[in-house]
Amino acid sequence: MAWTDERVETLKRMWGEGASASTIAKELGGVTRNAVIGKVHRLGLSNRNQNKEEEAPAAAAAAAPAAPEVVPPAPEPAPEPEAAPEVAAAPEPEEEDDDDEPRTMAAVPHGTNITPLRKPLMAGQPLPPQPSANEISAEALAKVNAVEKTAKKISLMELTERTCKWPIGDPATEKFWFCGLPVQAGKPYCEAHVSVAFQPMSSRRDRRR
DNA sequence: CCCTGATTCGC
DNA sequence: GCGAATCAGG
Repeated sequence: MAWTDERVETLKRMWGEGASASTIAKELGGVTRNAVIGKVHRLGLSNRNQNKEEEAPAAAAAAAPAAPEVVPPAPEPAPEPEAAPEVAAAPEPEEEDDDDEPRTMAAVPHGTNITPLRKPLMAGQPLPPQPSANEISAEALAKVNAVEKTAKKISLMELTERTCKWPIGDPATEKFWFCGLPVQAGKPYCEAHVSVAFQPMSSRRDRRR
């Protein structure tokens, strides 16, 4: 398989969207993730963290590089499905998964029936992949609902390092189990639950006080 | 063991 | 330029 213009374009787009090399490789077909990674490097878009130059820290240290953080317009008042916040039974095996990146846990309890968000479905309009919303996407929630139906419903004892540890149901009742689907990377949850459990990046910066 | 990207180096 | 093999990490 050759890197045609079209394929390169797909590669660029997906990589820009944050897709992993293996995912892109599967999408393209005929190439391995190594090929994708190699191409990514050759294209010079390895990571978006390209330090232009190593500057001496002594010079203009005070030159604060104004964060190019484009504040996404968040007109939605964050429909927070409130529910039993007292269940603090965080399933934590003996594994200490220390995350370095500052992520924030979403305030979405498990097992709660998610309030269906408004989904402006426009017929015939394949909404383009627009990564904007910093709140939990309706798709993610819908996915979780679907996942929890098809979850493996494993017990606490059946949890392993690569089973989703997302609790479903009420721990105080018999109707309680864990998702059990295969986890993604080093995360404690499957992909669907990861997308709900973690906020992608900057959520809100209310540091005004 | 599963996955991730990064790098090397023969082709 | 390409990508398998390898490396380094979660």
